[in-house]
Amino acid sequence: MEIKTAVLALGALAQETRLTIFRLLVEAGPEGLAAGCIGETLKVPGATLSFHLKELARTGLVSSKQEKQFIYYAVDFERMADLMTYLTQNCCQGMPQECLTVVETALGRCCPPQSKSKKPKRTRR
Amino acid sequence: MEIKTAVLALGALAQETRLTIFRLLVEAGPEGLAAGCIGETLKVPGATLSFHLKELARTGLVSSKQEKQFIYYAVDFERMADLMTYLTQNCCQGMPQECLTVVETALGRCCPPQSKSKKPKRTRR
DNA sequence: TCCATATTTCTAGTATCATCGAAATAACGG
DNA sequence: CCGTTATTTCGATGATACTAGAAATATGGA
Repeated sequence: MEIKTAVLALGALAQETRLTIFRLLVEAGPEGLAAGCIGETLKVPGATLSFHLKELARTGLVSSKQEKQFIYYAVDFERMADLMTYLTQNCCQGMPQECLTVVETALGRCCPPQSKSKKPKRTRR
Repeated sequence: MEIKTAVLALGALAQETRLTIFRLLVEAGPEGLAAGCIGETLKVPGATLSFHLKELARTGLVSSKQEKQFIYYAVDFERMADLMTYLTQNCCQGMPQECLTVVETALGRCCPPQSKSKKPKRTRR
């Protein structure tokens, strides 16, 4: 990943409204959410929402897909992983023991402990 | 982690010079680097460097410690893990299978494959 | 004490960003 | 085709951020 790409992506997240949108989309998963749904949930005026969605999409961190009259926005989890990788790359001279093994720590907290059911039911879309 | 904290941290990283500094510090590990050393490596004017270091430190993502006439800056890896956690929390309705298990992906790429030597030698400080 | 070195604060010019009302565009259902 | 709903673009305003020279401060060594 190039540094300009990373800066762009981080900049997209470095804003309260956008970060809120992003987290909502992270929760929503690969299916994403329609713009209107996001605006309704977060109570953000249309124009403002559109501005931020465009900003998120511009970075590639979030993708958009038209479906009927709605536009669904979803996190691009692959890009997200790229970004995380970029941030931790070569940490501590390549010796995880040196740092707190940042990623491992985050991994342990990624998803709350749960009985792993194999095929979850969908709720949306 | 509170959203304001995350926005602050992400904002600190969302700038080319600062991100470069940050990555340098990530590589350097918990020992960190002296301000002057960073400036020399990156060829950033003192005033500019100071501005950005202060910005990084303000977020808590980077800590500073005076040692003799030098000031050492180092990544706070715990805070960094907190940030990563915040970004991935509750991904895909808590079912990692749904997304690409972002963090796991990143983990696989964190440090390059290597023969794990137990006690690496230090070079700096 | 005094100089050299490390780092920060001051300052000011320029650039970029966030917000949101109003108007424009697009796509559906009838 | 027309009204409705979803979403975007335009435009203006206020706020915040980046840069770097010059001056100030702090620390250590002679």
